[in-house]
Amino acid sequence: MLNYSTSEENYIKAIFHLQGDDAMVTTNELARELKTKPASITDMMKKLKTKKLIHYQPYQGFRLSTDGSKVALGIIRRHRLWEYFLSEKLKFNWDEVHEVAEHLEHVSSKKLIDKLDEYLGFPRVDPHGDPIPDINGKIKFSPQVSLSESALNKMAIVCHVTDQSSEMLELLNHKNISIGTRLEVKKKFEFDQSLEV
Amino acid sequence: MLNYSTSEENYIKAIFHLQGDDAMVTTNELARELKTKPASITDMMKKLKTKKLIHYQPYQGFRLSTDGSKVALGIIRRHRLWEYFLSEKLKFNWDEVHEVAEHLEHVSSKKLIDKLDEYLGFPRVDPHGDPIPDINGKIKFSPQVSLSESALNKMAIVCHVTDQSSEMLELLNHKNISIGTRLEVKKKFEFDQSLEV
DNA sequence: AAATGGATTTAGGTTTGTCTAAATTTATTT
DNA sequence: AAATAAATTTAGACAAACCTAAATCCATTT
Repeated sequence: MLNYSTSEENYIKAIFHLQGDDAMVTTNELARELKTKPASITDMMKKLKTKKLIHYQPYQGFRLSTDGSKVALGIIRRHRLWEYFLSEKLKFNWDEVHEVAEHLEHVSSKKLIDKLDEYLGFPRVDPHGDPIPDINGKIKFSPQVSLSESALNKMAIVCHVTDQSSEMLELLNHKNISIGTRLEVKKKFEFDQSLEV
Repeated sequence: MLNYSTSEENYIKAIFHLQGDDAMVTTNELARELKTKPASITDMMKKLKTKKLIHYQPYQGFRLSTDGSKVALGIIRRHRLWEYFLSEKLKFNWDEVHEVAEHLEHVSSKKLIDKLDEYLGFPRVDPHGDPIPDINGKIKFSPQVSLSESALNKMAIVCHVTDQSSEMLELLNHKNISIGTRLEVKKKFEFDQSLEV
């Protein structure tokens, strides 16, 4: 497995997160996500194309190739294992792990990550409830229901938090809601989509 | 505390290791150490001088300033804590930790390192027996005698290995010599400086 | 079908960290 | 003290990753 620069890895990861099951990712979308200018995206897309990590036709958008997806899953595996380590072992707050993991994820020693995985006991999900790819890049999904779609007055266990803005994470922290918390949707307010739980 | 690039950090660390208590470090020495060309050294020395991390007069060599030494001790603290972690927790072989730590040391979150330190139980020395600077950058030295200067037939405990080439580390591994091993110098061969222990 | 406007790419510039080759300084040797 | 050799610095180039501003493409709208 070849090594990629921190920059390349950040682009690959961002494409992975933006591309759904079918949609193309556009230059502007990616520029917004990475807080760079569209021209920088085009430069990097040319490079990633020559490395066969993406499919890309000028003006048409892009998607990760099979190779690109493998690389992305490797990065995500590293990121989430470090998040788990920071949270579980170093007792970082739930809402602080992401930023540090952003840096640790680029240390790309396979042996390091596989031994870390073993040390942590092969965790399935990170502190946000996101699944951690295994040593072969396989992800195990478990069925999830979004809280706003959950039936009224039915118990549910929080297993995932989508919005990772520090505002949201702080709010949840304040309300003592974390992965594993049992909740029940009491009331839905249509006018602002807020919920009482 | 400001942040420095990986490159800057590697230069600072190398100067720290090369400068003894009094001697100046020369351009060629540093180039050899970092496997770069002398011209690159001069470029970086100019930059580190404007950042007040080194004392430097063209053609006269350089030394770390007080600020530079603080930065160096911070990097060394990170490096050695990671080495300890890799060896103690992830069960890396003694001779494999250095390379991975070279990368981890550049992740410069103070909170990360201080929490790691706490998690590890505030270790005093890394797997090579080198002292780990504490949270304030202070190093505790313990008195040491080099094996070749040790008296004949006197018991000694290995607490430090100076030569960190992979050849030497593999040799020691093979002979089952590591930090904490009790040794006795049986015989000294003058013709090639080798020892029977 | 032409025109408009937004998205995208191209062209050319900047910074960081490297290099080679040439110039310069310092140290040594006669 | 002059000559030479070695170390060091300067000058100029290059790649990576970014930028701004100017073209270009494409999807509409009229």
